[in-house]
Amino acid sequence: MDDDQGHAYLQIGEAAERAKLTQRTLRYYEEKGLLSPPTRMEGGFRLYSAEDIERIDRIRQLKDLLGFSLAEIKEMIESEDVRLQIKAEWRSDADTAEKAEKIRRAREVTLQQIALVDQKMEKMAAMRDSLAERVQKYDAWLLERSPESAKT
Amino acid sequence: MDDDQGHAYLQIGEAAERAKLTQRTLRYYEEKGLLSPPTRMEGGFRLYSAEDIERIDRIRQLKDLLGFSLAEIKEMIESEDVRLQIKAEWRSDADTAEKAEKIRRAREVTLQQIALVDQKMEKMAAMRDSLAERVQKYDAWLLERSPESAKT
DNA sequence: AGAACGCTAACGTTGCGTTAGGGTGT
DNA sequence: CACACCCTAACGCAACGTTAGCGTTC
Repeated sequence: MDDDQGHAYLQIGEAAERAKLTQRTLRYYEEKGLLSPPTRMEGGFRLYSAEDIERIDRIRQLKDLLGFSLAEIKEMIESEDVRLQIKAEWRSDADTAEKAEKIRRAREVTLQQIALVDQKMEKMAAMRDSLAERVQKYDAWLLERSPESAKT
Repeated sequence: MDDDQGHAYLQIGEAAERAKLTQRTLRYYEEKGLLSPPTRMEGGFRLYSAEDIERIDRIRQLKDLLGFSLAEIKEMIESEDVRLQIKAEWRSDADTAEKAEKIRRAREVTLQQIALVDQKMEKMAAMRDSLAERVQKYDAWLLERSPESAKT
């Protein structure tokens, strides 16, 4: 029991496994500027923080579920980063107006993402229905022409 | 009023427009064997039938909504084609058992697609929720620190 | 010290986008 | 014959997959 329990940083292997992506993909995202260069060990091994993992997961969601390109995702994540910037950057409350404007833009982006999610879900529901219909037709065929239907 | 009303065949331009794909994509799918070579005019122009259009649309659904690769889609469509083959091919009812087996496989494939649709919809619902939460946070920030919130 | 893991090129693949150069339809 | 539409290469690009050759961690 002499190990740092719950090691807060992950090497690329575990990080990739958790995010269901490959190591290559993580390095590629870093190369393209979607991921800020993670901290490294002395030997050069990448170490991903919990925030990094979250960010990676959001990227995957935007890509897999909504189908955005990496370029689009990069823009979205940048406007999203405003929150983090503001949290970190208490450098006086001087330009509150600017910050508010950025927040409003981030809000807009998020609302559009919600709208897209809704559209996609409608399409998927429709697809589900037609697939279910298709199964009905198969079942009908099997019942009508083949009496060994005690399967699956 | 001397034109063949409701021209049953579409040239590639209209076909692409209806399917929300490009002409290049349709030719590519044909090249990759996802679409059987459509009939042509004397000059070589492709003519797509209503069935072709349906098939194209199914390919797009499987790709855009479920994220399958073209290779996977090709397999699925092939097992799906059994229905059409059987409809066309009344060449005696000899091998009903074989046909039944193929139908059962097509049924299985369809059931798995339904399962995938359900999984994806769950994930999208979860994403929708977290996006909505995010909007709440933006709103809270704006209300607290900036009183010009009579927007959008 | 060796198995497991990571690193950087660098080339290969998928799924199209985009001209280029020329034929077809009305 | 003009104009929109189609054809086939052929090259380009995004988003990774896949070795290859070599260092790091435990």
